[in-house]
Amino acid sequence: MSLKHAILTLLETEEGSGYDLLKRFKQRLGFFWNASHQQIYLQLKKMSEDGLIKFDLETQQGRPDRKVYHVTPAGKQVLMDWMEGSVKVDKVNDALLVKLYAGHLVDPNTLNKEITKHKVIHQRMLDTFLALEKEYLLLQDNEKAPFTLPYLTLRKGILGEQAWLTWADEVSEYLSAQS
Amino acid sequence: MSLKHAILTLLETEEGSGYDLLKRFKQRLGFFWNASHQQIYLQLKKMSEDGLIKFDLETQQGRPDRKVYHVTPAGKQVLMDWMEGSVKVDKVNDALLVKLYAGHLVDPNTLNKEITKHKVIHQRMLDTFLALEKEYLLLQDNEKAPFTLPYLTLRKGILGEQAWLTWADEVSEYLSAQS
DNA sequence: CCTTAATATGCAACTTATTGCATATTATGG
DNA sequence: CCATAATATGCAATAAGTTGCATATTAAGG
Repeated sequence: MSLKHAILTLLETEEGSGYDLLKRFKQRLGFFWNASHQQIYLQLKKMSEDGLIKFDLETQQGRPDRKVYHVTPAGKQVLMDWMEGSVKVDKVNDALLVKLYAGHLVDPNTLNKEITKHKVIHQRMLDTFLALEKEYLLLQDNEKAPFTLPYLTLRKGILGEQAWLTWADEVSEYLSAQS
Repeated sequence: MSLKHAILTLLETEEGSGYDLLKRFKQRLGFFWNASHQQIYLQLKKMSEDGLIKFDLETQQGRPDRKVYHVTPAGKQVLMDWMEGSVKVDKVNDALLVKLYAGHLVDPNTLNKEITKHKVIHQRMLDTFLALEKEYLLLQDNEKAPFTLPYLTLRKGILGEQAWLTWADEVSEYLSAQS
């Protein structure tokens, strides 16, 4: 289970509320770790009960109070143990490939439309990643250092999406020839 | 949920027992859809209760009886509906990237060892895929047709793993320069 | 003026997946 | 002779993720 660890890495860098984390997931980690707000709030509650994190209440008028969480020494230890250990290779479950595998059941056009729909989404993600890469590359060399590791995760996104799109073109080409 | 649909595609092509399916998942679909035997047996039970599949008992001596499942018309309909509809883009949850993102917490060597461990596994998968591709490419053109769709799923594996390994080399290069 | 998005947190029900246990035989390798 | 893998199925407990609902205010856009 790594949602716990993803949250710990985010809070270790900077304390924050559930809502803050949700935004950070969307803007940053979201490229390689996704979590809904329900998941995040529940996880924060559990981790708080387990003593991995603590919160201070920030009262606000007109809006719900913010619970600002920070990592406890016990939490830091859990994070470090995880960092020093090794994670499993993620198991692959790709519904689109199951569909393609069974593609003989429908006409090539139906399949091609589905692939095209996914292509649009992957292309959009690639564009986002490339824009972020551009920002990073424009930095002065001495400014780059703190962002290198996030940049390397971005590279994963870029290379992964490019490979995806290359593959999808192969598939589309085949399917177009069929119909 | 697509375990259901993965099972339907497998049974639609050829009837079989839970154990047969387990093997087919390992040998074929396993490259893009993974399921444990517990998951499979439970799912078969549910689908059977829902009338999507039916089984005939094959009694055997010395070994447990085999329940040989086949798809019912209702099951075929569910499969077809799924084929005609569209699946969501799979959400990404990559623990290794979370770790890399938080890599500043440990020394580059620790990180590099972890990456190397994963590299070995991905290289092995790529080798498997390339061997299978070779088999396909050696077929006569007129023999290829029935295997084209599975071949395209294989291509996904190949392009994906190659991109993964290219990325990992970038990461290793950076980490080596650090230590 | 009205709708939508953003802010901020949470519970409950349900579905899915994981881990551990349980059983029983045959074939193969060391 | 002994351990391991393969054959064949399953339950129970726990963990994790999804979907739907609920509340309450402010700011911005049309």
